[in-house]
Amino acid sequence: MNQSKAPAPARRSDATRRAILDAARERFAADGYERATIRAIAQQAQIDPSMVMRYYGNKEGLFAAAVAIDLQLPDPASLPRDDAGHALVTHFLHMWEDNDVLTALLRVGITNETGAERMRGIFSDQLLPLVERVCPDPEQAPARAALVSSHLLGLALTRYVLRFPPASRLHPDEITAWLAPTLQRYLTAPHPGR
Amino acid sequence: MNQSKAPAPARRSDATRRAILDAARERFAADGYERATIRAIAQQAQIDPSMVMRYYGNKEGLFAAAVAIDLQLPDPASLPRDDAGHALVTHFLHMWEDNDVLTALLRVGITNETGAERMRGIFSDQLLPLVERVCPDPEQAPARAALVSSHLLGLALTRYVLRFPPASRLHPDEITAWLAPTLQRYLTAPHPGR
DNA sequence: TGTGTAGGCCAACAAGCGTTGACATCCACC
DNA sequence: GGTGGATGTCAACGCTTGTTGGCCTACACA
Repeated sequence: MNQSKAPAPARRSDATRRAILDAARERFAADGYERATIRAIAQQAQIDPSMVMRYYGNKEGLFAAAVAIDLQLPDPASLPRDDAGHALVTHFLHMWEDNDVLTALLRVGITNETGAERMRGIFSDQLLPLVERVCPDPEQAPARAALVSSHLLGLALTRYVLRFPPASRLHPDEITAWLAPTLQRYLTAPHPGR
Repeated sequence: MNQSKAPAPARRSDATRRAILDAARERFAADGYERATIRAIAQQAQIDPSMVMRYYGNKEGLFAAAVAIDLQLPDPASLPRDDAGHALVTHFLHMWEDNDVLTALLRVGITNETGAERMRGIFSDQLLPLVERVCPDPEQAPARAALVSSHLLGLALTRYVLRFPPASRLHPDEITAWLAPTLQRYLTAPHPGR
């Protein structure tokens, strides 16, 4: 964001800051907000707990800094309307397999109101606009987006958090084959009525 | 379970025990495992924290006693195969609106490994058998049940825990109209292939 | 009526938590 | 070469947590 405007201060402590954020993401993802302790994060980053406080103020500040999520959703304009469901599923699967920030936010969003608020923000700032562009009647967009997010978050929940064995074992291709038509229907099919 | 066999000891403390369990369910549902403190539960039940320990040993024992879930799924035999999707959605919606034990378990299942194990047990002991009866090829039952549970738990997550406004606002009838065909497809439609 | 036991409360413990402030150490700049 | 701010360490704080043991009370049974 400030890479072109500000010439990057390049502090000497950047490595430490990054180590803290990396450790924080990992602990938050594995343990959730409450059980992820500052002490454990500091130990994993091989620094003193007080450094965390110096650089991020408090635990909430650390969480805010560690969990910044950009879903990198595709541009709705370049998205073929009939292919939106398929594109969404594969995109989410890739994002989720790659990094554990999403799992961290999911875990924290459930125990911590700040985390829940963050997830609501991501929903309305990133997913909703895309759905508004794709779906037929913009007025129905919120409901349709809610259905889509329900299914995708539920998949992440059973697969990466609760680890239902059948959900964890499913091959990404098979998930895509099942979910793509569903999401496509939620996005573009006519309202089924009452 | 022991109402007909054992003649019910009828201890004088039964009222207290029940007050503790009621309070525990409520606190676990609202706060999750870590933030639901024994002290808060005891205060809500208007007894001393030490009573909780006496009757349930420790916090894990209390949780185990408080969160016993019977989904009360319909008998697969009496379930018209073409109506299974619709029946499942309405059943889950009713269960979830009625009592907060399900929300409690969902919250706890995410932060606590004991809770997650409990949810896996419910999945395989209660949902899976039903799906095995309904779906065409029993070998596909685990995957199909995983898809169903993903969607239903995702709905509960966005509606009751994260409280995405559009998900919370959706009328049960509308949810049913959207989800019933999806679940029906997951249960009985031919495998979409890779 | 006396007594044993279950029910209940109170105070305290050890441990872990987030957080703080004082003190060393290092590097950049005048 | 000396100085000042950034970087890092250490010890401790106040608080909350789960958990424990001692003590009082009241009821059931003899």
